[in-house]
Amino acid sequence: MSLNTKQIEKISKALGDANRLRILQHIAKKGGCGFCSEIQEESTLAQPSVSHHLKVLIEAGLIDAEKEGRNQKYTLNDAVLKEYTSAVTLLKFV
Amino acid sequence: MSLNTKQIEKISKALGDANRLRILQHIAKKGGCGFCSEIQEESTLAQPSVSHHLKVLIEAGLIDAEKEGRNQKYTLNDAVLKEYTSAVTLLKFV
DNA sequence: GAGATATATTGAAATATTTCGATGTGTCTA
DNA sequence: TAGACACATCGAAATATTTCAATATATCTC
Repeated sequence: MSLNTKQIEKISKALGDANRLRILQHIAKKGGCGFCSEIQEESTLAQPSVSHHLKVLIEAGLIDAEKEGRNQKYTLNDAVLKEYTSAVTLLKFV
Repeated sequence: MSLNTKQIEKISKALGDANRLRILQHIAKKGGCGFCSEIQEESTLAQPSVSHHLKVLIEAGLIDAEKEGRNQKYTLNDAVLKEYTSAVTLLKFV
């Protein structure tokens, strides 16, 4: 499964924000899996803003969300990230 | 020389537009080096818009500009592109 | 030097994104 | 089941980006 231009654009946009980069870094540091509450603690943003950024990352396919009771668990989607970087490196997509 | 968060953000933003992705692809296809007039021909955008997108790519460091008479030559900056993709793959930057 | 050509800049309108307070929804605990 | 907790959604304001017509600048040709 390879990414098309629209998807590359969407992922790039998702990566084009310092808050979202920090969120991804946090999840990566936690071994590819983090909780919403942790992310909010590390952030200076209000709760709805964090929620918005997480949604952008989900819609780009960079993270997956899973419910655990009343908490939300986020998992890094390594496959998408790798496909993105290799497509961008070669600038090969349609 | 490794990229910091601000630079990753800027490069991601530059990549977050289908027109600019097409421009980069065009330059890559031409062996890493393309002219403004070619880029305009391939594009449906007006001339100032193309000029704007090229500027965004230059400011992100993804391409370099060089004057050749009254034409403008753009060269892909492979080093920056590679640093970007490897930083993003590992999510390692400060 | 005058006119043509290639590209950049300016300024303004249209559109998209970011942010947050208020509020909604689902889940847990007592 | 009532209240607390975690998170999502809505709606609006602030800000940023995209786009283009008009215009400026630099270079080439005659």
